[in-house]
Amino acid sequence: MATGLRERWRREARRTIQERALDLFDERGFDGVTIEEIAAAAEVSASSVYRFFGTKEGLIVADEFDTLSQEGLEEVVDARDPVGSLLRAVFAYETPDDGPGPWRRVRWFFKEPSVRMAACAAFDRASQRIVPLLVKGGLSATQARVAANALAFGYFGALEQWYLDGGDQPIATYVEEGLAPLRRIWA
Amino acid sequence: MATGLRERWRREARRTIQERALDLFDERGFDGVTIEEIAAAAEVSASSVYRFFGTKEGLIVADEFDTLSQEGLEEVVDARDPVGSLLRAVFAYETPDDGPGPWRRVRWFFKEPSVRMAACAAFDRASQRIVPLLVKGGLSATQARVAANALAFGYFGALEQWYLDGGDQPIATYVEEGLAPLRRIWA
DNA sequence: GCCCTTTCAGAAAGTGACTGTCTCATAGCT
DNA sequence: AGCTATGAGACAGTCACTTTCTGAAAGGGC
Repeated sequence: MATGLRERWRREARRTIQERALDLFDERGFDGVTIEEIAAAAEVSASSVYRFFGTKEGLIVADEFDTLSQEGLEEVVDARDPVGSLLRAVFAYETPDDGPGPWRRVRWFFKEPSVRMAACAAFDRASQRIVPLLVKGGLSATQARVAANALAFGYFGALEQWYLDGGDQPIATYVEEGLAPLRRIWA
Repeated sequence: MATGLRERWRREARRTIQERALDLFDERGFDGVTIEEIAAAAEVSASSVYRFFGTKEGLIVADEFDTLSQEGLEEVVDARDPVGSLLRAVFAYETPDDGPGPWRRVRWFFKEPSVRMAACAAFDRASQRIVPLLVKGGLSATQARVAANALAFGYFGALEQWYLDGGDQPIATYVEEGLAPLRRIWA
C-alpha cells in the first residue's frame, strides 16, 4: 500500500531503538543505561525515544495490546468463551517462531520492579478494554470487571510461572493449565 | 510496652503527613502538589516523606498489605476457601466505621493513572505473598499463581466498580457479587 | 544524674526521567 | 518546482527520588 517513506523510516527506527535498548540492558542492566545512551546507540534523539515509547519501561513492555484497535479486539475475543479466546490468541501471537521469542523482553517483566509495574499497568489497560465485551455478553458490570481482571492477570501469572521455569516451554502450556479452572466458569 | 517517645512521634508524623497530603491533593490535584509542599505543610523535611512513604503514590496507596506479616497473613487466609477469607477480611478491615472511610484515598486509585499503577503493584505484591499458601493448599505452582492473581485483581475490579458507582455502598457487597463465580472453583 | 552508643531527622547536592517549546528539514502533494 | 504539513532534533526546565553527611536526641548502663 505504498506505506510512504516516512512511515517506513518510523517502523525501522522503532525497531532499532528497541533492539539497541535491549542490547544495552542485557549488557549493563536496566538502571545502568540512560535514555540518552539508548538514543545515541540508536542514532536518534532522546525525544524520539519518548515519542515512540513514552517511558523507559515502555521500551520493554511496548504494549502490543494498546495498538490493537477495539474492533480487532472484538473479533478476537469471544464473550462466550473468553478463556478460549485468550488461548487462541496466545497460540497465534506468542509463538511466531521468527523473532527472537518473547524471552528477551519478558524476562525483564520479572527482573526489574519498575518494568513489572509497567507490565501490570498494561495488563490492567487490556483488562479494561475487555470489560465492555463481557458486559455485552451478559455479565453484570461487577462480574465483568472481576472476570476481565482474572483473565488478564491470570495470564500474567501463567507468564510468570513460565519465566520462573526457565522460559523454555511453550507459554500456551502454562496458560492452558493455569486458566483451566477459570474456563469452567465462563465457557 | 511503653512504645517509646520516638515511636509515638513517628506514628503521629506519618498520620499528619498523609492527611496534609490528601488535603493538598483534594485542593490542587495530585500533579499540582510537590513533595516539598507536602513536607512543608506537615512541618517535616522532604526526606522524611520519602522515608515514610517511599514514593509520592505511596502517600495514597500506603500499602497496608506490605506491613502485614507473613504469619498474620497465614492466619487470615484459608487456602481451602481463599475467596471466603478475602470476604471476611474485607468485612473486618474495610469497614472500620471510625476513620474517614476508604473513599478519600481509594478515589485516587482510579482518578490518577500513576496512583492506579502503584495500586496495581501493591495488589501484585499481595498476590505474590498468597501464592505459597495456595501451593501448600494443594494447587500446582501455575494454578496457584493464576488463582492468587484472580483473587487479588478480582478484588481490585470489584473495588473499581464500587468507585464507579459512587462509593456509597459497602465494598463487601461488590466483592461478594463479583467474586461469587470464583468461589465456586476454589471452595 | 552522667556518658556512650545508636538511631534517625534534616540539609544539601546531585541524577536522570520526563515535558514542554521552538526551529528546521523534508516527505508528500499540487 | 514550489508549498505545506508533519515530525525529528535541540534545549531548557521541572521534579521525583537518591545519596551522603551532620547534628540532635532517645534509650540504656553505671
